[in-house]
Amino acid sequence: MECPMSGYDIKKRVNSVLGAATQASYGTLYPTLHKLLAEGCLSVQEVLQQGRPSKKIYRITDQGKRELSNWLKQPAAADQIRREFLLKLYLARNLPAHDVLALVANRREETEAMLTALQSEKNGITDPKQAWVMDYALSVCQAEINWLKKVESQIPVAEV
Amino acid sequence: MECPMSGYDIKKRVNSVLGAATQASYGTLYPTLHKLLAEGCLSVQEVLQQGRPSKKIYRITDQGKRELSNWLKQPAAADQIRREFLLKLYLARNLPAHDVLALVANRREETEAMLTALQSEKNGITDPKQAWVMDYALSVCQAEINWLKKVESQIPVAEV
DNA sequence: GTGCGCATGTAAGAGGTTACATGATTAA
DNA sequence: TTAATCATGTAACCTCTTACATGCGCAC
Repeated sequence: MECPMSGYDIKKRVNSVLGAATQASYGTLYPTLHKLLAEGCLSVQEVLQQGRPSKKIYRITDQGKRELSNWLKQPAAADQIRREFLLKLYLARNLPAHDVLALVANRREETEAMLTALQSEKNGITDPKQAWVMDYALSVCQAEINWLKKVESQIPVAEV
Repeated sequence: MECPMSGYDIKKRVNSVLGAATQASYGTLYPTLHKLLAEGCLSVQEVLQQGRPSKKIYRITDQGKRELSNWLKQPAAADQIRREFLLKLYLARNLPAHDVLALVANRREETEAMLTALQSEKNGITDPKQAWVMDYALSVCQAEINWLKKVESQIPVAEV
């Protein structure tokens, strides 16, 4: 919908700005592209390049736009989520407090690094829909950092 | 780890306080319980009840605790996420602005309802690890609401 | 008397990831 | 020379959801 793209391009786009919404691997991406092409939702144009593999540029057809529009009108499915870190924290019931603290502090550092990465990535963005998605990722990231700090402060650190 | 439970109990627990971390369906839950039992990580005790189906109470064994502890020590896998709403918002490129606004406003109402539900659910909780998970869900929820309000304010509403 | 809560489970299928295969160019 | 980027694709596998099957008690 955004613009004609190859499978490779789509994966890059999804793994960068759309990372907060979903992820894509070639194992799903290419077969899906083939299927949508067979259904008439996409058209292809092969582009030969020098010094590089040729690429297949996919473009959405009018039928594709109609079906996308139909899909957009239907209510979105509930978010599907698996946060292994949260699960581990919950299950860490007989772990010594300082191990739990290490777990949480480590997660905070990772999340802070991700926040920085997202902020620098947001700089290059002008498209408003892309900016919205980035803002979403940023605010969720920031909320998690605040929560992690609060959790850290609540872990009882015993003096030996 | 928390306490001995039946599969039915685990599902309720996961679907309430652990909803922000993962979800469970019987189709995965029961076979997994059988597998862990066969591996020696769990023990069972069947409890007959009057007027109700008998239940199987599973209890973690020492071996189970050792394996859980091993798993806890390994770094958590990255969060896996599928947010269909975010995807739809991103793809809603040729939708009229007022339709986009309706989409976003509707999502905000849903999220506000979820926040209220989470808040009332948090009242009954005394276990600190449960409280942490609930706090996580609450702050992410609140962050999303703030973001949705910001997005709403950025949608250009044309006067007819 | 209808539906919900309790409580167990299975089978089919949908959906996804990982690992593999190929191969040229370019930057460290 | 080693690794990353570009670019396509398949096959095996794992995992999870959905739908079904069963059946009692209780509240509306």
